[in-house]
Amino acid sequence: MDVEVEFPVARVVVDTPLSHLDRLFDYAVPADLDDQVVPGSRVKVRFAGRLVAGFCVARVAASDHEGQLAPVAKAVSAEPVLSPQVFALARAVADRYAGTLSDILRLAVPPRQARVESAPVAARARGALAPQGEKEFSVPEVRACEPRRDTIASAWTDHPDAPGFLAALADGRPARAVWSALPPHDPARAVAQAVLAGLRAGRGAVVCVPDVRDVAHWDQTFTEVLGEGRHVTLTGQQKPSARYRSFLALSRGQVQVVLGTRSAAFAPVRDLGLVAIWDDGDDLYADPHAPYPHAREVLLTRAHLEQTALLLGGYARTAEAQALLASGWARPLEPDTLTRREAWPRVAVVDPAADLGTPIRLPRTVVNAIRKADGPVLVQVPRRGYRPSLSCQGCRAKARCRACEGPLAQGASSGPLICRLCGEGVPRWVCPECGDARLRSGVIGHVRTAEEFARAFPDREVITSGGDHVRDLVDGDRALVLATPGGEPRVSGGYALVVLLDTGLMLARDDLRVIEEAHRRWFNAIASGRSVVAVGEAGLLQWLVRADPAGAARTQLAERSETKMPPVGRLVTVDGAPADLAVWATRPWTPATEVLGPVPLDADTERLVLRCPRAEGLTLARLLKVAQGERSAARLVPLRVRVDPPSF
DNA sequence: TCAATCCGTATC
DNA sequence: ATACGGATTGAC
Repeated sequence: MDVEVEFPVARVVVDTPLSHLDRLFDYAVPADLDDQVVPGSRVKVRFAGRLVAGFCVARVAASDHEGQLAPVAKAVSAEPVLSPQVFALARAVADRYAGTLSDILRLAVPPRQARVESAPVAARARGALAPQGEKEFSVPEVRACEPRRDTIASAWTDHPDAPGFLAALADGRPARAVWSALPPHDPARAVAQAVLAGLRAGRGAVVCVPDVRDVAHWDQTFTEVLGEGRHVTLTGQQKPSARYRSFLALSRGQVQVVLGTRSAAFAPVRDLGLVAIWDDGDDLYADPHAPYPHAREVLLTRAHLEQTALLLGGYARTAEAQALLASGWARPLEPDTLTRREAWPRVAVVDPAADLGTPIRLPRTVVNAIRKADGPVLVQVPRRGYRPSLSCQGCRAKARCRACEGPLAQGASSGPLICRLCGEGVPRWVCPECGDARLRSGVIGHVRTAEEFARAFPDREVITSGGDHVRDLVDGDRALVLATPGGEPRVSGGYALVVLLDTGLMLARDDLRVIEEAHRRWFNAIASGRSVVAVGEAGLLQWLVRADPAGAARTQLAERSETKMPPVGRLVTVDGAPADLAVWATRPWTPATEVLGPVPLDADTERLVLRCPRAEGLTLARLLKVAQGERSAARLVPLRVRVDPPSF
């Protein structure tokens, strides 16, 4: 007979992609696995006849299940990798996005590395940097952290409400702020100081930045402000062992601060006191895998569930951030008007039509400004490549690939034509409409622009950064950098001049967020400059000229309010076969849900759009989940559902 | 009347 | 996916 165990039932999340099986299942814990199958541990269970992975989320005395319980087949490890907080967060995020818990847990809990789990404590805390068997590093006691007075609050001097916010963090109060960062202060330092304020009260922090370049830079600043070994980094590009090492250091409470990309939003920080996100408009925050959760939404959910403070900051402001202020859920952390206008560089607007130069894309004002610039110059070019868009010289029809109808582009000077969709090379192009073989450029990319600038400024060192070749850092006063948005290299001391080229082109796409995104790219670029010339229409650049990212966000939110678009309304896109969408188009959703479409996407896919008031968003997500569940139960593939897609 | 097979459904 | 239960079918 079995030895009696106190809580003989394990509640298990089973790793299955099937929507209708997204709930807990009870298993009997055999006596010999009693001390291994702890809440949060990984298990293997027999599920529908096969051995599948799962997490034990609780041990209970009895099960509601009528029938016989199957035993837990295997305890993978006794390491409690799924904390109750992260479990609750994953559940809430899955529910918001009409996705499954399993899909979220794949993001939240990195794959196990048995060797890392059993590694000695000292090596573990220092990460892969510590060579085995060499110098031993001690793990600093976070609670005994000494304040570093030299750095306290210095990065926050421009923000009158910052002392109150930092005081709240030090008291462990859940203050929530939307922060308008000002150049030239390093935002990493400001965030690190906020983290330090909470850390001294024993509270941990999650800090998300858009990409690994940012992580690398912020990492240094965090080490300066917090001290050695007080934080770990977590990114999707780390080796599995490095990632798991950081994860375990947090989960075991050896380190309480994590700095990372979107994958850090779920990190198991102990006694979480602050979640922070920088530049939340960056599309890298949207996870590309179903159910496509956005790191900002994950962190907002987390701040709510765990009652933590929130710091949402950037040079620009998203409509989502503005909505948090409008509802009163968060408070602004903003400089006064005078400070703001003095801190941002002055922006001179050049109308390209009224100020023609040679070549045509180089207005005289820009030429003169670059000649006068005393130091490195950054030129932001909206499109990457050489000639990213081509059309027929004879009839102006867009040049398209013969195989797939994709747009043709030229990758380099006198290089071949390449289809941007299928990558197929086109040796000799002839217009199918009029037979003309001559091509004209619709749009000029950053590489071609660099050629033009190199001719115009022979005394400058012309550097390109963008696409696959992003330069992290440049130096030298003669540097003239042609960069695409987001690919701007850092330069010590900042740029003497920032030129925003073809600003109208940034608004040429047809998308919900074009204006917001354009402002984000512009404000991010000019934040590193001492003076700015923007080529474009004055009316569209007014918020830039006024140095008022908040004003731009208010306008955007007002517009979303009128059109009932996110974040004011909730928008869902459903992609799938026409027959499947026809069924969903007539399903009863929430009372106020509008059904739009379906519209064709490509040969055999259509898109259905559902829109409802924000208040009904969770209910709509639940109904979508039920609909997906019916499909998975009928052994049909799920339809692609995106709740509040970042671009629409 | 009973076993072999089919189909639908739950998966602890 | 697979395993199980209930229904259906076919042979004696």
